[in-house]
Amino acid sequence: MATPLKKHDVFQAIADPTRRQLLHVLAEQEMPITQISNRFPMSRTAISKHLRVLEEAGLVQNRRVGREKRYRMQAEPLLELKRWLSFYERFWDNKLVALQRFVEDGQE
Amino acid sequence: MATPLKKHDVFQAIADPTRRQLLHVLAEQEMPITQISNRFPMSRTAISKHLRVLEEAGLVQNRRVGREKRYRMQAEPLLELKRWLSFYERFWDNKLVALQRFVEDGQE
DNA sequence: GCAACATGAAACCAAATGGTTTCATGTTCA
DNA sequence: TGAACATGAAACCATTTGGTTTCATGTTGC
Repeated sequence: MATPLKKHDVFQAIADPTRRQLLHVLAEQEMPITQISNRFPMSRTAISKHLRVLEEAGLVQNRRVGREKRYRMQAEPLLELKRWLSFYERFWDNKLVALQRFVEDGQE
Repeated sequence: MATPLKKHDVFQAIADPTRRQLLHVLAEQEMPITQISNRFPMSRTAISKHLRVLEEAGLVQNRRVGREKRYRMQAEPLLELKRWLSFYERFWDNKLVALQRFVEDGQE
């Protein structure tokens, strides 16, 4: 059990604007897919595919309730994004970076 | 002057692992493309395309120095990501979310 | 001036992506 | 039981993506 080998990761999952909207909607409340797709200008099948991508990234879960399947957001995988971002925090609004560039620009 | 209509945004730009590596490399120091592509297992042309995507997203800048063009990271656009992420902070490690789910699960 | 170097641009390609439509399957409840 | 509903799966399609190779252009410095 070495590589996770998930087909889609968090970075890919949130790259698409429709999927970001989906995430936003499912953050507030769980919802069956038919109800979800009423809010989007595309077919239920298209939404279904987007949901699968989000699921593969761990950003969405579902549970069966009667004949419907309710989807909800799962926020934890976003922590990976947060961690990735934290590396770059020192690069914005940072005096050291300005200094570094000043030095580089003076090199020739 | 309505829509920015940039072909690539930050979310797309960081979706690709190669581009994330590029960003990481160019965060530490500026570098001409030939030197950059020596660090990657693909052609200089491929790197060139990735750099263009990063540039369109505003994540990379360049300046001419003699016959070479040195690339460097520009971190500011990542703030959009940070802002986007901040909306979801209340969803991880949050008692309220647990309560919400408890209520939902009890509904039938 | 010109060889060597650094880069850009174009044509091409396979695979992935984001949609569609159509059909199949399972569930509910009157 | 069977009609209506909720979903999933499959086939298909156009465009985008991520790579290649080949060729063109501009710059440097002996």
